Amino acid sequence: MKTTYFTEMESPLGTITLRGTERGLTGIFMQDHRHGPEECQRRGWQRDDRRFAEARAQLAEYFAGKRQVFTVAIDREALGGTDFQRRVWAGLEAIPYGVTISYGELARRIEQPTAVRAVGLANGRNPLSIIVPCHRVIGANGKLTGYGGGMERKQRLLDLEKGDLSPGHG
Amino acid sequence: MKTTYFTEMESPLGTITLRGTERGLTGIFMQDHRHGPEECQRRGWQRDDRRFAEARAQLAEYFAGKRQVFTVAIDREALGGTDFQRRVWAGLEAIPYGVTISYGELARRIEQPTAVRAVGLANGRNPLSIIVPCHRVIGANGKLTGYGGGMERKQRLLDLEKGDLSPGHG
DNA sequence: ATATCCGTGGCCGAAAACGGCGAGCGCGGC
DNA sequence: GCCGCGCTCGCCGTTTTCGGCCACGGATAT
Repeated sequence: MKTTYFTEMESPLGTITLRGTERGLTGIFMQDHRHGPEECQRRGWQRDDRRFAEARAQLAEYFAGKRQVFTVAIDREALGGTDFQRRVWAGLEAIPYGVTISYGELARRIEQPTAVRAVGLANGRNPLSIIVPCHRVIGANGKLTGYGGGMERKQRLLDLEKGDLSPGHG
Repeated sequence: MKTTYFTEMESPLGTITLRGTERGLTGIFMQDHRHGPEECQRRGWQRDDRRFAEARAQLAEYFAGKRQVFTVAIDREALGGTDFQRRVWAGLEAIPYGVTISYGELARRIEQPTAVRAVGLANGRNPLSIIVPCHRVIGANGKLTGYGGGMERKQRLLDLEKGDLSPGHG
């Protein structure tokens, strides 16, 4: 059985939990993250702050507005997910920094134009918040419509990527 | 993806399909085998008669009444099956040539004495007919009760192992 | 604009169906 | 009495079905 490591870090969005294996990152979860791992599931994980130094640094840069692309190692095998979900997540990674698209557009990009709601679901299962930018997908009408980490956080991330670094949430 | 090979051979029981990988045998199916691979599933398999020379030879000897134990290579990993099923199949391999036991007895041997019907099911999923002798399990009352390849074939196999080589099915 | 209504598609958990059984019982035939 | 037979019922892992859930979007109605 491959060991699962984790650490925690502070951010403008509150405490964030990082999860990974020896091969790389496998999860980024906010406090009260909707589909995040429950406290109880964390049993068996092994705390190891040093292992996440690079990830932590890159996220800090991101929050400071000084990083648009992540290069930290990811253990993609350990990400799991169904075929469909993985295709959706791949679609997410193709959305550039600061850009938003709609759920319908994402559905079209993975060539299942009618699977719009399913795309929404899969989006919510994305384990690698921020790095796999599920926050860049919004409703066709421009509303945010939902986020595993909470809507305010989604708004904050989008503001950040628009160059708005104000710490307030207004 | 590991390649799947197959071939066909004639036998007193009709045409038999052999399936395998580079590591060994993974399936033996009769015509109209109940849980055998459908014709359509066979797509992607690659015909290779030579690869099965040894299996074919040993089966021929068996049908001639001249072989009681098989030594041909088996790719056990590729056999699949749930934990339960694999335990049942392991139980099957422990039944000697020419001997029959009941489903209940088999259930007891794998230490789940009440899982009798489940044992019956698992028995039917055995992919390696003949070599893994699922035909040696019969009802507690002595009736054959069922066989993936058809009851007559089960009877023929049992007759063969009793030393009765008559080709007729009476 | 805003609200309501559906069609949609994948996923997940629950529930039911499904057997390659077997023990227990009642019944009729001898 | 003593079978043998048929029926019922409990058994249990697997498979299938089903219903709900939802981070949508377009159409229609206020």
